[in-house]
Amino acid sequence: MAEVQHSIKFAARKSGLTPHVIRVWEKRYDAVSPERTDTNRRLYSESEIERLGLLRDVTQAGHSIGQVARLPLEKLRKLAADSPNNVKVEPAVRPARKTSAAGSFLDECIAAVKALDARALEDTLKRAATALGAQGLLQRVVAPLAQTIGELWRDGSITAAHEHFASAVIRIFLGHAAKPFAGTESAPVLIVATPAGQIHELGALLVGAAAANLGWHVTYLGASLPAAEIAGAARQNRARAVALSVVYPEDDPRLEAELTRLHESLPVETALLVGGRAMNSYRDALEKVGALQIKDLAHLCATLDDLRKPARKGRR
Amino acid sequence: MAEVQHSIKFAARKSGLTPHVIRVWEKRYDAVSPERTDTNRRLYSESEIERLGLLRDVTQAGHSIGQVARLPLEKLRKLAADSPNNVKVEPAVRPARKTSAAGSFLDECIAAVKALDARALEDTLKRAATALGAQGLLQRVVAPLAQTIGELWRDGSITAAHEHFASAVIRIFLGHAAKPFAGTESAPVLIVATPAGQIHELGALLVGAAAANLGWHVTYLGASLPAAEIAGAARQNRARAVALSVVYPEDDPRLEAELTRLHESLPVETALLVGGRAMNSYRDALEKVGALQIKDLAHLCATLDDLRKPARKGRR
DNA sequence: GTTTATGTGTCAATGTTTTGTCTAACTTTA
DNA sequence: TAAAGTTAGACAAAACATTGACACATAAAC
Repeated sequence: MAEVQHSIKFAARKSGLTPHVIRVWEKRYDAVSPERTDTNRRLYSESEIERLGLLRDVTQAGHSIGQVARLPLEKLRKLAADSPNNVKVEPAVRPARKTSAAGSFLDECIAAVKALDARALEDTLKRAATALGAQGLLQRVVAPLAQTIGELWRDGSITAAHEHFASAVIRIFLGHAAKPFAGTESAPVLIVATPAGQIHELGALLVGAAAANLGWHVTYLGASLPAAEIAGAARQNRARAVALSVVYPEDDPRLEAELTRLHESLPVETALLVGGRAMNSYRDALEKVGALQIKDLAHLCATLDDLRKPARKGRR
Repeated sequence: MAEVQHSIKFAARKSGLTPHVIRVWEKRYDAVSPERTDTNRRLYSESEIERLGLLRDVTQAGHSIGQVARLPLEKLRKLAADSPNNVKVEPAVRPARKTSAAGSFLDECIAAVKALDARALEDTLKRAATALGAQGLLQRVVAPLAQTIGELWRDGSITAAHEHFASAVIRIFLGHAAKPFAGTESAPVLIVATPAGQIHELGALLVGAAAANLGWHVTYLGASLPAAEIAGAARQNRARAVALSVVYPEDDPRLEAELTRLHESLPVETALLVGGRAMNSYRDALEKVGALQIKDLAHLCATLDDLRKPARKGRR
């Protein structure tokens, strides 16, 4: 019955312990007694590896290794089953994005998107950036472009591939362009995200880039995050404000609950900004939680400037 | 049974090993016993190549080659089936990647992710890039980082917010880092995406960056795209290859259909590369559509180099 | 309330084994 | 002739083992 035996390295991976700890447990507590090769390497059987994993579980659950190390496998299993150690997995995250717009560089951008030509698109964006400045780029090219792409996609003129492609390029471009401004250490922190269920992140990206331009320290969390996560990040970073983009879907009943939960778990001194195409559909909920409703990019800039100076307290 | 026999080079490509290692495993451990030509060249059968691939998998999973080299094919399959999902409930403490500089970069990155500190994360990545080079950065920092984040997240050590945050920062960084290389107009085109239902795009980003480094013209389409869209983009750009990353979920029944559809609508001269953590779960489907199964970044680089030169040459 | 003891994980130093890679010289293939 | 394959030997980086020590808790004793 020459079963396969395993190295200490493998035993460590499988059990979740370090080789170090496995040796020490063997030496001090006789937790396991692996065979040895001719050259003195340890060889672990399947059951010994299971044993090590169980030992890890029960110690993690609070038992001291010295007390449990010599228990038979059976009792260990029972102990481990007792200690609630279940992991939950599985969030439903969906990627996808779109938006749209129109302009002069706009046409070039749209042509580049249709041709799936990353270089041309980036090149145009870059030229637009130098011609219009960072702020103008966002307001007059990127925002309209995002909107146009969304429209073209909805009416079938372009495919999802084009839309994804454009998102990817714009995403990188904005991240790149906004970086130089992410300078000062003392800058107020803005958390940018999209609430759970909201799958379009281009708007959030725009907000992030605009805020970075204005000297904010932006922590960008991406799309479809539960309220608890957003609040946790805000607290961890002592954020002065949280900005959410709400674009699609327009009629998600869970969103109201999410907003309420977010409002409750957010520190009072943290402002909540919400904007995006679907904002109006949720107006009641937004009113209720005292969110600042952002109509467009210019409005966003004004609001951010307003929040920036006074370390003022919750103006809810 | 005059089976077709293959050169060591082919065996190496298919198994993901180097010819060097294959010879040394034969010499030291009798891992395989290929036939020889009259002129002493090695000739490998399909089953020997499968064996080599399995040996690679299980050693990667932590087994020492000396212990497993002589196991029969059957046991190897079992071991390999065991290992991909080897970690059951996992470690707040990783098996301490030792003193290497890459390891410390990794630790810094992980710390930055936990702190939601975008600047620190970017800064560390930047330093790693100059210290290790583009290739080293990808292989020794970004790839392990992506994997570690996945584990920590599954494990509950970090929240979805951290995971999203890290994705956003890495995404931008890679897009930024890979850009300078996207130079030549005549470069072969690689389409990078994630098939419909696959929501993790970090792997795809890695592939894109690595390919751009190797001089490919990368068109990045992002996550969760239907087969028809991918094929359309490939045709529109006359892509030489399409690369897909498959990470999660591991048991999507629709994926097989998607792959088949993609295979059918893709031009014959366009190669299909598939890699990622969940690849093994879909092995049968991948075999059926003749996809090149990419085991890791190094294997990817070798395969891309291989595809780069011969403009025609159907594989297999 | 200190001090002491005990339990536990980690680290350093040193030596051995394992294993991937490299060099050199020669042969075959294209 | 250049590229790739072969053998054999050498090398260096990991991985492993052992011992002894250290850091840091918590609990017990003073």
